[in-house]
Amino acid sequence: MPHTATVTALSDHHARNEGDGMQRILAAALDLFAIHGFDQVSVNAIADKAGVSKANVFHHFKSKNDLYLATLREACRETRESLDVLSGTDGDIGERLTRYMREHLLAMLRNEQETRLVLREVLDNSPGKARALAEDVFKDRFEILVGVIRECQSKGLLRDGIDPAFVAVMLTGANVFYFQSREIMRHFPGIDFATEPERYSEKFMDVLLNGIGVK
Amino acid sequence: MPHTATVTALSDHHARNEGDGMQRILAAALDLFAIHGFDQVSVNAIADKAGVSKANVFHHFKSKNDLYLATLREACRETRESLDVLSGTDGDIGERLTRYMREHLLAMLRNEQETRLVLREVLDNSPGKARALAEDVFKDRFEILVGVIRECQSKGLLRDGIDPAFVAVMLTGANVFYFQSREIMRHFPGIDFATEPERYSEKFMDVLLNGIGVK
DNA sequence: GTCTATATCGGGATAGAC
DNA sequence: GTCTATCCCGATATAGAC
Repeated sequence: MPHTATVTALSDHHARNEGDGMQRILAAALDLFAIHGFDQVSVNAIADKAGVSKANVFHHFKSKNDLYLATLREACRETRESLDVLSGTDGDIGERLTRYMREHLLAMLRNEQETRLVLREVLDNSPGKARALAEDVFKDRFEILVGVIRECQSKGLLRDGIDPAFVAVMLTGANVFYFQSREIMRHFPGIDFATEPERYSEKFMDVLLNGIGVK
Repeated sequence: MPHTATVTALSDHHARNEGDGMQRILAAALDLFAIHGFDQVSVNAIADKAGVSKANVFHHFKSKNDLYLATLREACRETRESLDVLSGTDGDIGERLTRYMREHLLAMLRNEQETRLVLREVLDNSPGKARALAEDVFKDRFEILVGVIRECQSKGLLRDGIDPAFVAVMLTGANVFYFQSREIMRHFPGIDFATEPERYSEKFMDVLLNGIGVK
């Protein structure tokens, strides 16, 4: 629904859809690969969705694998850009951490397909394709996060004996798991945040900062 | 390495490997499906690993999909059994929660293939195969966990305003994420728990109970 | 129950016209 | 750059002997 929806005849020179063929192919491939995974998507399906012939796909990309890599690279680039915004924030207390968590989660949800693609590559332990690419994005985010936490710690905002790397993993995991399981959680009883990421973030930060034990 | 390793000629009647053909096929299918996913595994590969012919596989199971479902059912059954042990525990304080978390994580790691198979089915949002099966296992675990947390709360061990369902999600997510990402984390700097789940559990429970903020 | 063919279909990829 | 037609191969599944 997203990409192909905004066709809107632009009185462009050689007409048809938005962008040239290659762009449309990349967009179609992103959607399909992200949702169904590499080997459940046929080049035929991509060509159909992009509105071109199968042979044309092979004209732009020398193989299906090549197309996949291009798609992944693009997804990584966009994901990285959404990262830059976060490192610039500056505020008091764990408020900075709170904002980081909320924005990270919202960014994942906003770029759903890209996130799905990258996560698939990172978490499926297949040695294949280009884990290295996706892993870099993951690592980048992790290291930024560790930096933020370290800074909070150096300001004396964190309890002694807290391991910044562990907290970073915990935060990343909380958001990744929300992203992966929000659909299932909608079927579960007593959950009021499956469709409201901000509420999830809020509850998480409360527990993270204060713990669940009695004071 | 696990299943087929313990061959050990048992002087059985019609010789060959352990169990009848069907059991061997199921075991082989579990390993392959869990590691590579449904559509990257050919029936040929399963037959080879099980030491039977391809046609024989189709004799026992009417289709590849049927075999997959049988494999999944088996994995769900075993996973559920490892659950029973946990609901019986009884101790003071959040110690029960601590034990639950540690045992749950260790159980996942012990039954790696089964866990991988079930998780794949639950978290890949594909409508396909038999999500319902795997989702049930997930839901069971979730509800037991909520029960444990509620009990802790009723004993006054939890701070007011804590949402048990949220905490249950948080705990589940922490263990699932560890399971998924422990391999990647080994490549990351400053992480000392990637190969030591108990340490992970320990750190997690510390943060969960006490928070990271200064007292 | 187990095997050796074999049928059939869909996938990726190429050739060559326009 | 884009198409139609085709090649080739591996995958699921079946037939029928033992």
